[in-house]
Amino acid sequence: MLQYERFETIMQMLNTGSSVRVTDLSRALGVSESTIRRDINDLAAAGRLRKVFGGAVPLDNGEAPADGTPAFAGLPPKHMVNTRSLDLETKETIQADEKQEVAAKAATLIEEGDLVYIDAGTTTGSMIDQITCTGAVFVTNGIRHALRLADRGLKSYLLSGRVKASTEAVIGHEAVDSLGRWHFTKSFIGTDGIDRECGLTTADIDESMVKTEAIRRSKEVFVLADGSKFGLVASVTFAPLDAGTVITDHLPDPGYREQLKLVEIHK
Amino acid sequence: MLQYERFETIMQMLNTGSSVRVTDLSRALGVSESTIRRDINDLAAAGRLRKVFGGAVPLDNGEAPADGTPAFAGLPPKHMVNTRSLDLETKETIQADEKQEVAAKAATLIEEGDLVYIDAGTTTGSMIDQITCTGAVFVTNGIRHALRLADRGLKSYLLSGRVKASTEAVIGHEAVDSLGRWHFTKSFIGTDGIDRECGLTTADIDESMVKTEAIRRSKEVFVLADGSKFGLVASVTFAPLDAGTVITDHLPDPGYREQLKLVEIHK
DNA sequence: CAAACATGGTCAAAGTCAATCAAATTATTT
DNA sequence: AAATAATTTGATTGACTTTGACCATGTTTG
Repeated sequence: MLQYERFETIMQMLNTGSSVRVTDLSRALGVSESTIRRDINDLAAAGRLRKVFGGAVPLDNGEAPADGTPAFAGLPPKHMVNTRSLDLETKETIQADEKQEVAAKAATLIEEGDLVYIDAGTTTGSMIDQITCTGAVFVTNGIRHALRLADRGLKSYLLSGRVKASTEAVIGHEAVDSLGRWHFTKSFIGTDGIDRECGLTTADIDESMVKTEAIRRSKEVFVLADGSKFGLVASVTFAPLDAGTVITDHLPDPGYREQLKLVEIHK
Repeated sequence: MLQYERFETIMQMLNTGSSVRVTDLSRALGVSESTIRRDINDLAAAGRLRKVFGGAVPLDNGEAPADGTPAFAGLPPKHMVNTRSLDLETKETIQADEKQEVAAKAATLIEEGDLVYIDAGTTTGSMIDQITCTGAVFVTNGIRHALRLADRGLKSYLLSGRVKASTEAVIGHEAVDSLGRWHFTKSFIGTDGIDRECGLTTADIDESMVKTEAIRRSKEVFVLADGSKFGLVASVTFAPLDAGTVITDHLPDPGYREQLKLVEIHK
């Protein structure tokens, strides 16, 4: 195992847990305690962690090191993230600004007393931080979404069902069933593609079932789609074009204007 | 457990409660009273808390509101510990090693073909990383648990219901309802307290309902409890002592041996 | 006052540390 | 391709730190 890999692993363990011990690391990485000690010393010298007797702990946030001390080349970058969730993290940066705008607009539509369904997905996820209305109830199939909603002190419910790791969503027929008791006033749905012929499409059949049912059970439906989604078609159609009001930052083809209920954001 | 972690935990407890006792800390952290005394002395020397006879209080601007907090006025059993208010990260560091051992043992009990329920909680959470059996199906009410299970490529299902932010669990009667379809071969339940009189207890009534129902729907039940849980009583009893097999690292009082189905871990 | 409890000091045992050195690995030169 | 240099690693060492048990002393409570 390369030194760099150990550095990565140690930092990752510190990010997720709150401390690491020399003994545990030695066992976990299959190297001697001497080596772990050296690693911890290096990382501490580079200002990436705090050495304590028996192991190491993450830096207190105020303890951030001066950036001008890159004493050790070959350390993983500071903004290193959990590699496991990299897929989703990467996805979140794609068209981030546009998604943000669309999400911000959508968030303003939530009113006191609403029962809101928020679909799993990155665009709908951005909504959560921008919700100001505290008097609504939220239902979602996005696992991260549920955590963030609850964290913000909003009343939130999660659907049951199979967990899909890559999108961190709850999906499948069980999720559809557990939608059965709800009647939403508003639902906010993400989409992988909007196309004149194929309607609203997504990549996963199990996710599409949940979207379709949520739309069916909702009085008002909003589809969140940044401009890049127009003209794209994914494997499964979950609703026709006119199933809801589309919120977008940019309409590449004016021809859609006649077929869509539309909220366009003008900067 | 690292000294540093104890420091953090003690300060955390002081921030959320108004005082801590040497006896309780010793019990909660699983170290001797000598050690706690030393810790308190160190923290006091560092000017981070105020030492008082029997424990410590925060050194906030307004003088500490002495003993006799109303929460403990109503004659709860002597050893009652209030871990409810601790955030999840702190909770995770308490007795971390012991939990790990208990969790490791529990993980070995899962076999091919099992339908396993994993209760939300930190001890049960440690199980997940140690599960080797890939041929089982997992159901949980722990939101992080579900993500980690799925991340590890294990087939996992999440219950529906209200999301409780502080424990990152799905709870309430809806969660109980969504247990309705399942019949588990094995379930792994965490507990806040094990007491001869009060049985298995937990701090939250809505969490207790879920635990009770999961136990009812399970052929085999395993209760995960590190040694520090014995003799503790939390607000709500969710099952009698003999509801399942208790897995523990250490039995402080041999008297329990006659009342429990027991798996004891010997190092 | 007496019983119960809390405290700090001492000690032995266990755990952790940095320094050192030889073996193994990797990089560079010949 | 072989030889050499540089680096990394694991084992060992003695010094140091932390820990839990014990106990004489001090404090609280009824």
